[in-house]
Amino acid sequence: MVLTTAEHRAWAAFFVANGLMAKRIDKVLMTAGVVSLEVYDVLLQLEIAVGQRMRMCELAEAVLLSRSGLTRLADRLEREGLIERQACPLDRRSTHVALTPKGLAERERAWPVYRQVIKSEFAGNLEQGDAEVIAAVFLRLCERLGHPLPVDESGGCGSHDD
Amino acid sequence: MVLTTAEHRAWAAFFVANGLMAKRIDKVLMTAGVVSLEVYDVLLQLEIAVGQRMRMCELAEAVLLSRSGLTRLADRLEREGLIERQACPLDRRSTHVALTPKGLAERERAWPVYRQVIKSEFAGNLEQGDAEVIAAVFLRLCERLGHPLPVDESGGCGSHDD
DNA sequence: CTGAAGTGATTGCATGTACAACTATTGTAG
DNA sequence: CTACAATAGTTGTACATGCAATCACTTCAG
Repeated sequence: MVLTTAEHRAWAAFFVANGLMAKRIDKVLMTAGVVSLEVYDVLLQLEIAVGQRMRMCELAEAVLLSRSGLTRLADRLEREGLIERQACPLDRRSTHVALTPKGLAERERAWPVYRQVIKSEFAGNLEQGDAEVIAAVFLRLCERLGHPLPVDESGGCGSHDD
Repeated sequence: MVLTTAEHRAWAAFFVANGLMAKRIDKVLMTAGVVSLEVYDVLLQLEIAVGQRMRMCELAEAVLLSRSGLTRLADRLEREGLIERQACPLDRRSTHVALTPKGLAERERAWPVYRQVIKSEFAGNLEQGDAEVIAAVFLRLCERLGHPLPVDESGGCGSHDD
């Protein structure tokens, strides 16, 4: 027996809960007319990046997208004026991506909506003390999976202004 | 302030951890030549269903897919001989889906691989006692989100033979 | 019984994503 | 310096998925 019952249940509930949350969040963001969860993540990563810009491959890894996936997403976002591609002087293979003022504004416009859903669907359904435990466990898990999240300010997927 | 820091971190880490896990599991299952995570879930739901069959709309809800999404997935699985559509005598609008022996065999073939990944990437990175807490919290969360998981035997997404 | 509303499933269309192949550039061994 | 490997990004292609529209059937009001 490789997996205990608790481990198995933990995984199953974890997996389903995330699916439920993601679908609800997407629906609410769409209805509110703000950027999607994936786009939000991209904009936030750029915002908290040193120098407000990242290379394409760094960004792709940060938001868990393939390089080709990010190329297409960046195309859309650039067309909408939310981000900007810039030449990278040190390595001409590389492309820098930077947030535009409009991109920043869109992220800030989306945040109250996003925050409200996290509160009402996720945090509001936790019991006293659960949030601290969940945060500790999953921050550790992310780290051990080779994808550490910044612990100060916002995590990798939220926002820094509460 | 709508969201505490702990709540925000909990959400961010939860979200990223799931993304990391899903990608790794998909990769391993693909490499091992067994069914994908989504297909596994479908086969398992059919296996644990009363009478070994479900209506399309029930199955769609169980595996968090839209009805059209499930129609296409069922097309593929039926073409591969893993499931079987059957007429529903009581309601001729409805279609029953049943697991075939081949479908059952494929699920059983995939389970050791799937189990191994859950153990090594997820459960193996938890500390003593974490699994019980995670299971309790997320089973409760799923329930409050209107998608209760069966607590005896396998959860909604694992398997019942360890 | 009849017509209207509701439900289950499918299909057309649009979108989003990954993999593999490709181009351009950089790094490295000789 | 040259050739070859490695890296960053993009593009062709295939596929999976959701929404809206549609068809078939059921349910319900009258």
